[in-house]
This record gives sequence, C-alpha cells and structure tokens, in this order.
Amino acid sequence: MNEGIPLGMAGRYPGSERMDKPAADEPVLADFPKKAHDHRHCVAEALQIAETVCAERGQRLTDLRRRVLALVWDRHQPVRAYDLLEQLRGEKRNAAPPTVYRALEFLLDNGLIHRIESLNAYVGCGAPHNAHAGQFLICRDCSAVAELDDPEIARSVTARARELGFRVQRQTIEVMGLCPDCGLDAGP
Amino acid sequence: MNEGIPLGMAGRYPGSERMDKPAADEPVLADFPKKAHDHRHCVAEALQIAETVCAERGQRLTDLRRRVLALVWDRHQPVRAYDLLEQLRGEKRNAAPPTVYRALEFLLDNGLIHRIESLNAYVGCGAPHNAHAGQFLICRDCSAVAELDDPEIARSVTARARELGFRVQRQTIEVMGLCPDCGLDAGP
DNA sequence: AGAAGAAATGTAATATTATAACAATATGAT
DNA sequence: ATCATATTGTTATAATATTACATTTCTTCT
Repeated sequence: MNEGIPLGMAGRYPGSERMDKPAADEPVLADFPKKAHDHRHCVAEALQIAETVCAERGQRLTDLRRRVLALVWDRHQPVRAYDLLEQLRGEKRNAAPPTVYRALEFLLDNGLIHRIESLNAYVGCGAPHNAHAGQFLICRDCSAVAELDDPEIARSVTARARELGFRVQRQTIEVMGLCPDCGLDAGP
Repeated sequence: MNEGIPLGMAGRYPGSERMDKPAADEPVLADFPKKAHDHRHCVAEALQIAETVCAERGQRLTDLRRRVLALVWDRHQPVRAYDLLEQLRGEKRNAAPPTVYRALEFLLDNGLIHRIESLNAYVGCGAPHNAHAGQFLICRDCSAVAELDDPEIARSVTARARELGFRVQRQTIEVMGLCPDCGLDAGP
C-alpha cells in the first residue's frame, strides 16, 4: 500500500478545523486527516500562511521557494529532495541539486517544512508560526505523517536531559509505526 | 573542540559502575562519563557483552563483526561508516563499503550498536541485553553522546500516539545540545 | 532612472552515504 | 566428506548532499 489516494498529513494542517493558534502550552491535537480532503485548499492555505510568515519576518518567499513548498505539500507525505528535483525539472529544465537544497534550507530555516531524519525526506509544517521541533508519527505502510507538538513529550525529554546537565537545543522525535487506517489490517 | 582526548559515551556503559541489569521499568540513569577513563576496559567489556548476547541468540560474532564493533566503541562518539571503512582498510586492504555496512547491519539487528539518524553515524549500545530504541543526547560541541533509556519518555510518546490510533513500532529520539562540560563555556 | 551592494539563482563538479548483484569462501549440520 | 547456508569479496552504481564560482535579480540609495 503506497499509491492511489494520498493519505494523511500533520494535524492542524491547513484545511483542518483547527487552525486557531494554540496557547503556548496547549498540546496540539494532531491527527491523521481523512483520506479524501481538498488538496488544493490544503496547499493554497499552506502557501498563504507561508506568505504571511515570511512577510512578518522580512523573508523573501520567491517563486522558486514557493514552488518547492507547494511541491512538498502536494502529496502530504514525506518527499525526498531528488523527487522534488525531478518534478522541478519538468517545469524548469535547468534545475539542479542546489536549486532544491537551497530552497529546502530556506523553508527549514523558516519553519515552513520539517526534515524527517530517518527518511531523508521533508514534510510541510502545519503550524509554522511558532518555532518548534515537532514530533512525527510516520506510517510504515502508507507513509502518512502526523505532526504532533506535544509540550508534555518535549518537557519529559528536557527534564531528563537537565538532570544530566545537558542543555537541550533541539529535539528530533520520529515515531515509526502504523497509522489508524493501516493498523486495522494488523488486527487489534 | 573535537579532537584530543575522546569524551563521553552512553551511561551504564561498560566501565561505568552500573552494569547491573535494570528492572524493566526503571529509568536508566545514563550520564556523560568522565573525560579520562579506561578505554581498553570499556571496549573489552563491550566486546565481552557482545559475545554473551550473540551466544545466547545463536548469532555469529565473526572476526569482522567483532572488529567493527570494537572500532565503533573505540572513540565513544558517533562514528561514520566511511570512517570505519578507512580504518578497516588500514588492516585489511580489500575492505569495501558492503564490508562495513553488512557488519553494521548485523550489529544493529542485535542491538549492539545504534544508528544516530540525524548524524548518519553509529554508536555502541551500552545495554544490548534488552531490545530498546533509546534516547540520545548529542553534544554539538564535542560530539559526546549519552544514551538514555527512560521509560517515562517512551511512555509519553506512546500514550499520545495511541490517542491518535497510531501503533508505535519504534521511536527515534535524538536531542542536540551541549553536554555538561561544553555547556559551561556558554554561561549558566 | 541609474549605480552599488546584497541576495538569490545558475552551473559544473564532486563529496558523502548506501545498496545491488553476483562470485567466492567459510561454517555448521548431517 | 558433502551439502546447504551464511558470510565475505568484488564491482558497479544509486541516492543524498555540498562546494565553488559565475550570473542574475532585487533592494536601496542617490
């Protein structure tokens, strides 16, 4: 199972019901969105948010960067850099690795996407207003990803680290498993 | 700072005072070991444990695998595959990438090492008896790594995932920051 | 508008990480 | 000793990412 209708993506994703800004300490109740939802709306809203975020920060969301962001959002799953490159080449024959990697770097720096380290891949960020690392639930079967932003998890990590005298700068939390849909196949 | 005396490594590492087997639910009180400790003892004990673990499971710890394990432990820091390869080539002129990657795969499968996804690197596992994913504190400055195995952290992740109907198979938790020694430089 | 400086992109080459495919060798079981 | 299997050797290549420098575009200042 890894074809056909694109599946889930980060909760509080553009298009979900909950795009209100959460209180600093409120867990983001992320979830895996329905299989069928309006992609175009989803992408359009992500782009709109990106415009706003960049404008607020005086960052330049160029055509290229916007296009790469749209491609990352297009499939609501982690996307690899060279897949992006291939798609770009279809539109822009002189695209090269730095074309993609520079755009990805910009988007990462501005919190508009996240990198999934264990997959060497990238996903759109559903809540780019606040700087955050996020925690990711990744389905082994269909590759759907849900982004959590649970302060309790983050705190339990930070607390233990501090006991050891370690200063936390950034947390990478990636959970592999089965999403609600794919978990059904495997029994209760 | 990334040279000279090798620095820290996983708590409950061979050579630490606490090599007793923890209760299933007891947090492993990992810590960053002292800068000067007996490496040879450290490596020797890790190898001894590996022998035992493999014997228990009927797995073959061959010369090559043992050698790679020793090299991973040698510096108590995350080691990259091609660094291992280069060292191997010094001893065994026909070593090639698969030589290293196959040994690493074996060691990973048997829980004798962990892969640090965010660094594309490998570290020895201090407690290979129990299958576990582990949580890693990685110093940005000196590359020292401490391996935690804190069930509270794992539980907080699992609990939230279950609320979303996600079945956890494996957690990757990697925390970048400053270890106790390097954190001093940066003020309190 | 025009020039200077900064930011972004183009372009070529290469570094780094990892795997595929098949041959040869070593090991353990009978 | 022979067979089956696991391990290792060997060659080639795939996948991911960066460096270095040239060119273009954008912003700002006049």
